[in-house]
Amino acid sequence: MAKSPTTIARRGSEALSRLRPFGPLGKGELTALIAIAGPARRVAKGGMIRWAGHQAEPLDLLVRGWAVGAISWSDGHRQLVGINLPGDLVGLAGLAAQDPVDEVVAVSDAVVRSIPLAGLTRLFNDHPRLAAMLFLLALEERALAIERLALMGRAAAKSRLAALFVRLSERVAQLEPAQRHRFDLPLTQQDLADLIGVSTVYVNGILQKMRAEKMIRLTRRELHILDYDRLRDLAGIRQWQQTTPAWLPPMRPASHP
Amino acid sequence: MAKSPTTIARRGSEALSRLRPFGPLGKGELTALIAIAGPARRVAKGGMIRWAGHQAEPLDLLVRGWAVGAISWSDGHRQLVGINLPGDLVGLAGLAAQDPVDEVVAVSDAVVRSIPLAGLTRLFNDHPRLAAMLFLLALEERALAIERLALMGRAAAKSRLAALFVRLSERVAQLEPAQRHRFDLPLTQQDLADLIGVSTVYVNGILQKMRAEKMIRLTRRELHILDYDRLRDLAGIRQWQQTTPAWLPPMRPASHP
DNA sequence: CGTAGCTTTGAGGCAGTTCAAATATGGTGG
DNA sequence: CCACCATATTTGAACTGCCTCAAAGCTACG
Repeated sequence: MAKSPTTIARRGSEALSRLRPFGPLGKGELTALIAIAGPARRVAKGGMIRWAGHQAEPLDLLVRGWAVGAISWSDGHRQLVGINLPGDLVGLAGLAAQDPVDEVVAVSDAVVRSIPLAGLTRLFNDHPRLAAMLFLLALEERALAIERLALMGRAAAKSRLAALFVRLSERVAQLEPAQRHRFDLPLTQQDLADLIGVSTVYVNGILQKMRAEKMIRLTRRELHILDYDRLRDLAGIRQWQQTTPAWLPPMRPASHP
Repeated sequence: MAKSPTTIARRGSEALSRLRPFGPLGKGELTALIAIAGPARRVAKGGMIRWAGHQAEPLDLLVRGWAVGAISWSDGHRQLVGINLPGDLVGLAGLAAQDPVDEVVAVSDAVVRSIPLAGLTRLFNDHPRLAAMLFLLALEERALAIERLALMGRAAAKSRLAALFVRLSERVAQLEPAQRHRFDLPLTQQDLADLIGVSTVYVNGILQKMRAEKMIRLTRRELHILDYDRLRDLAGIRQWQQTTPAWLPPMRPASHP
């Protein structure tokens, strides 16, 4: 399968899906971003992208496929702490803490490109605007984690599942606006259960009810959101509003060849 | 009460308690950090530092006192999503998302200094090393939130409370190493309950058991950790290992007067 | 020294669990 | 294209951690 030019262009845009919403990127910045990432690496479905103890490469950019961040418990349980789609940086936790808190597993066939730390140094030195965007990205991830935390503590399992679907739908729409209400969901009920912190058996019951209430349709790994507003009300969350901050440093002309 | 020179020096160091562990700060950087913060503002115990909708000043540095980040539910419940001690930046969530996810309430008399956004722009432009440290700070907060999330989903309430005490103890030790196992805890049982996502009644029961098992002593807002190792085992977490990353940009000489 | 906010205790109830087993589904080799 | 196997989904039933409601001691502060 030869890659058409449009495919390549789209794939490039996928890799920037998390940064772009914060503001436009200059030509020098785009060049710098492309230069920073290492060669592509394939990871098969079910394969590990990052281990809990070991860290081969310090940071990875997910280029294609879906992955989940997991924290494994000693009693065999695990909690999934996040879902990664193309454009997400994987392994961020390892930058700030000695042993990375979570491991990352591909839930579909995936492609990642590693990002060497020297690249980060250069980026902070030469591209303050990109640096600020990375900072914002980290803050956004923190805010999303905090939202999940609050849901976990205070909301019923059904609401948590609804919130998961809503946020996922928004994230998918960043990549493919047309797929806002209908998209492939490469997650098993076990995965969903581990994401919202309940048992598989219980998740199944919730899904049955949601189907019976005509909120969603979920068959063969395809999620169809039938009543988006009702789902969001059930979740008790608002649309995620990303800012385009006014304080970002201005673009710089390309400094290094 | 006149402030002695040592008091002032110590207070300055408190304000940097979150940044310093990532690496040494140059003179120019210290100057820039001091210059960036606005005048001090007092907030009485119980007072709001940040509101959920409204945002007077975009960012605050907590200089003295404790605060908690809260997400209020429509049914009157609330989930506390974090504890802030001197040196913490308050209102980070508002930078990345339109309406800040959480509100922040002082749980003791507190002092904050606001940080104007223009200061952030200058910081990212002129001090890449500080910028990288801010990025790391955001990542560390994200990792801690993720850890709480995992505990919330998979650990029993007793473990969650133990984990809370352990992480608090580590944070307090950053400010006052001597107080690692014994410190003032200006939180009510209601606060503790909202932090770990259970009812007040249940938290009370857990505390009773912990006292009976001689793990802790908690009277009149003073926490005394009697058996640190057992508490950490119960929590099922390891000591928090902060990195001193190798990739930080080098210090720069002071650029602006 | 009164009063508002905290802490403690008891009893009944429900959301979500575990265990177990039947039924789909999808991928693989022949 | 089919048979087979592993993996995912679905269903039932007994059990428990944590909740709500309610009321009685505390503590601190004006």
